[in-house]
Amino acid sequence: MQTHKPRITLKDIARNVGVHPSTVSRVLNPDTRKMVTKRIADRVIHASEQLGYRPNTFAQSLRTNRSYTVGVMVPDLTNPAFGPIIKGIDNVLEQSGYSVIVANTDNVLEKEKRSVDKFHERQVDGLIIATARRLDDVVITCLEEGTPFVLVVRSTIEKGVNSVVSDEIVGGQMIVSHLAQLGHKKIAYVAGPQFLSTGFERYQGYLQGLKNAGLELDEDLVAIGDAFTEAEGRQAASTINANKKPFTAIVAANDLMALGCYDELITKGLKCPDDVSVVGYDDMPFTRHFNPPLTTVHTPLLDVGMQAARILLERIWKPEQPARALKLQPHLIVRGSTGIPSSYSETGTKVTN
Amino acid sequence: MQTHKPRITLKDIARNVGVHPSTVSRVLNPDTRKMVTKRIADRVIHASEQLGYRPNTFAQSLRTNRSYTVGVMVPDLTNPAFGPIIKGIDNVLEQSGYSVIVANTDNVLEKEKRSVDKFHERQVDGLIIATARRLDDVVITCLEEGTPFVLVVRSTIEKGVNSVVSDEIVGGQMIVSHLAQLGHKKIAYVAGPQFLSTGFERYQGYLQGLKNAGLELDEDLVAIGDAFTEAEGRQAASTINANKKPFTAIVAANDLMALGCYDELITKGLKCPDDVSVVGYDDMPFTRHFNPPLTTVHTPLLDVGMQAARILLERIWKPEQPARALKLQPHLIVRGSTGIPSSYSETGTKVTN
DNA sequence: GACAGTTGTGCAAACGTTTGCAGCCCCTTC
DNA sequence: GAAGGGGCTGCAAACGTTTGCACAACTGTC
Repeated sequence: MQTHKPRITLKDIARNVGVHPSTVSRVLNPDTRKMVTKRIADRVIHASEQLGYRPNTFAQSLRTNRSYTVGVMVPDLTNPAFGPIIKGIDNVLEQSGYSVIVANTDNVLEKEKRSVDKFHERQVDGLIIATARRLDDVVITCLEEGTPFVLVVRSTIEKGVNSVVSDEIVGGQMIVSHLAQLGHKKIAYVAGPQFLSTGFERYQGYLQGLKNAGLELDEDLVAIGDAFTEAEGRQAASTINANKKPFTAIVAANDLMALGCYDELITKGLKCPDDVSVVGYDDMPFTRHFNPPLTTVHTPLLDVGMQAARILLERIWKPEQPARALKLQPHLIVRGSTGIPSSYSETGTKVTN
Repeated sequence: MQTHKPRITLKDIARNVGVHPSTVSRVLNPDTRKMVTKRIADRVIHASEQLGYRPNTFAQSLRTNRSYTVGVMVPDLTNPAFGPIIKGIDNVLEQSGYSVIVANTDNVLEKEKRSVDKFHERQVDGLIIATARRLDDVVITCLEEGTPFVLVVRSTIEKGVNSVVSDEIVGGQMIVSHLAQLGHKKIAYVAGPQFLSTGFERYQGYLQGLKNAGLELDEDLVAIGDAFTEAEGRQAASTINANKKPFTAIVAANDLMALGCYDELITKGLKCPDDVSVVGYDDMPFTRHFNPPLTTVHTPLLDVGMQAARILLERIWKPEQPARALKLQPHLIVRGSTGIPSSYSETGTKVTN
């Protein structure tokens, strides 16, 4: 910020009060304030307020090697799931005097590396990463460098990294269990990218859920999307449809993909949930307003952000602590997109009643 | 970022190559590279890559008074409208080597001031502000300080400030015109906070639109919400309902408030658009998936962010340029929430057909 | 071959803090 | 009253850059 008025420095205050700059520094730093006489301290404080002193963070950081900033990497700010997460992060960090620098990586590796480089350059005190792949170079380098960091929403196969995620496997199981209870037997799955823990684990949850319910997997009812997007969801649903196997429900790997399924169903003239039930994952904002309101697994996104920030602060303050992998319990939110199975014939054509 | 390996400095490179640190500095800075012999420059570059040199941004900023960061203030990260904006900002700024620091202010004045203080302290090179009130202390102080900044999405009564907004008045008119064309005569308005330019101008657009269509204002059909939220939208709609005046359409000041209207209609047993049409504003992500799909005015949010960032860069580079107030043209997106008016009787009770 | 001009490099100060160390003063204690 | 100790404050170096200035070494010109 280009100050037109000349910047006030410690030296100015010192001159004003008639002490040495270092004394002023000690007063203004809470940790060292007790070193100086109350009488002088008061005068310093008064003068500093009077003059409108603002510490020069560069000089501070240069000297102390701490920037009081943390970097946050997200894959796509357009995805409404990340707003709450960042908000949660910002909330707790700003209370401790940290600022958050965000970087949007568009899911492209190149950008991720560039961003983490940039962060490194800016000497952020820590990182919160929402872009991790199941095996991820960025994570590995951070581990090697000894940078404090915590993964959110996604985890890696590496052990000993801090993370806060929801229990995706349990979530996946809950969904299938819900559908099975309604009477569904042919449950399709629109999977997310398997190189992401969310994609992978939710799918594992689905598989486990089938097993629990005594249903068996039909691979023709599974399609894998390349990204957690509407378009990919739609594409995957279309692929499944093309297999001409009957099904009465689709579970999608996240809410966005579920929306893609909605679209696909509409173009095929199928109604949800009358003809086929759909369920999503994440419970991003406004899912209850969708048509129909989406049954989904709720992930407490704001919480994820806040917890991640707290863990990060712990690690910044005492780096030697063992890593914490926090798993938040998801819970199913049943809304209008799931119902009892349709009277779908074995041939895949709708039975008119 | 806590580097375990000792940090490489200019001095290290200099020693390695056998030149003076200042020479290294000149080589590594594009603006001064031409000052040094190609032969030496090459060796320096090679060594710097070899050693994995990273400039210390604090030292740089301390010396040059430029931080290559900009601050972005948003009222609520949970609102999906801001994701695209920030993404747009980040996209263009990171290409010029700038990092963005975000702050979420929850619409509370106290936090806004704290944030801008923080930004000032961190000496951001510029500010992008999405929290401005129509008359706004923060904006005024920024003007006084000479901080380059640009307003997005909201403007103030001050002249001579950079801003990029959509033409709210035109947008408001477009909505009313659309409804009037469908045959609506009793058009209610759920207004946003009037201390925000968006709230105010959209309402002005509505008024103008009525005039254009030869309709007259019925104040019982207008209610003002205290915030751009679902809850406030619902509350306002309920207030209007309580006035027992017939109406066949509600225009809401933004999409969130429109969703609140949806809720209110449902609890009153009214169907949209059969009984009453609803229109929003912003076209935030996924509005087309709402039930019914929301007719709304599209604001090119990503563009807003990108343009704002560009203007900010211009101002940072040449601060003396006159301010630019960019108005993007909105356009109406007609979806399922508007239709021909219902056969609402004059008494406000529905006529059965 | 001397001179002016140009080009390339080194020198050192400065940016604003923080912090180990030294020293002063005053107080206690014997 | 002298020795010792503790509490405050000043001093100066250091963090890693950038940059105006000085100066050395060339280049070209007459």
